[in-house]
Amino acid sequence: MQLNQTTSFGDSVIHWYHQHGRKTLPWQQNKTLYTTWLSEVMLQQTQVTTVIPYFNRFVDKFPTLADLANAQEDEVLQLWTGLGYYARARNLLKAAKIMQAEYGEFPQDFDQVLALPGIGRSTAGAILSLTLAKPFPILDGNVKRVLCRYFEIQTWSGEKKTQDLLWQHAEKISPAQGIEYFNQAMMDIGSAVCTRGKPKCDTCPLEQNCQANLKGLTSQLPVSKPKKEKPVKSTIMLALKHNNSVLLAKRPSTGIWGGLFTLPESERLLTEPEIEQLFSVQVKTLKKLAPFRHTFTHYHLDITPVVAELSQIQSSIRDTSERWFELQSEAEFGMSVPTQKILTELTS
DNA sequence: CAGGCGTGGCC
DNA sequence: TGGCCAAGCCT
Repeated sequence: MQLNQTTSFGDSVIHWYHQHGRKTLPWQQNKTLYTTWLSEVMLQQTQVTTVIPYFNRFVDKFPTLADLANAQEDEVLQLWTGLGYYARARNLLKAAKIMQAEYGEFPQDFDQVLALPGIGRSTAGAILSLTLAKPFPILDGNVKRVLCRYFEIQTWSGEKKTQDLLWQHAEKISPAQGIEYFNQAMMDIGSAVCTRGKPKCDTCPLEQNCQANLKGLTSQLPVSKPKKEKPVKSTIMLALKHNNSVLLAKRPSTGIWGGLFTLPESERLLTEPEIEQLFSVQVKTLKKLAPFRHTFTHYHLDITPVVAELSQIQSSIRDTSERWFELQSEAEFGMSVPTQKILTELTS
């Protein structure tokens, strides 16, 4: 696309948006502050195609802020199961309750939005700019990639000084008019044109003045994150099975899988007597299933599932965090993906 | 403030 | 196919 040199950054980008930008995503229909907020939180570190079904199910169950504010945490985590970064779901509910109690509606003031749990500067800017056309910049992964190339930024965007520099650029390029198109366009360009590998510079509205493009540096920018060795951890996941039910326990709200239900874990294989004593049960059979690896952002977890068929259970549960879950029934709470995977294996 | 926090798509 | 990384935020 050829644009003459005098066309401003903002005008080029907004013009591109009207020709090529995304306009039919689920959260772009009947926009409210609530639905934009929900989509923005779901989209944090998560791809659009992954989010779409989760967003639709969520809005279906909780159509308004008031509906969400009155929900139970387990209901919210159920709808979040598989999406990851579960603090987002817990914060979403927290924020909804705060908004209902403090404001009675979704606030429109930037600092009030920013103060809500789970909403940082970029998400606050996205909510208010995309929904109400308020002139706040955004800085998500797509915009960062575009800016790092356009301004030839040679340092990793995870460093604070680089982050600060990127925000300065984001503020500077923000147009006075049409911010709602501009911000959406910057994300669309980052996602569809200024891609990580093989960017389509010949169709980019910023081609003429992009430093990386002019200098042939697109393959080297943005500077990639310094790689670190992922440690390998291992765990045993124990499926105590009795009458087609398994024992699950709700995890504390801090740490991995916070607030989700998972199978009990142990560091090493337990013997039958150990299991019987620990859980006040009688073990009929003990069987090890095929181990598998679950990989997180920051480590690998090698999981060995062990199934203990029980003939008897003395006390049903040890504390309020535990519950028996009937296989093949629909959970009304959140569950970790490895737990789901093992339960599926028990069923088949 | 660098590291913790999930999962699946992509090549 | 294993590593990279995605519409970041919190502590």
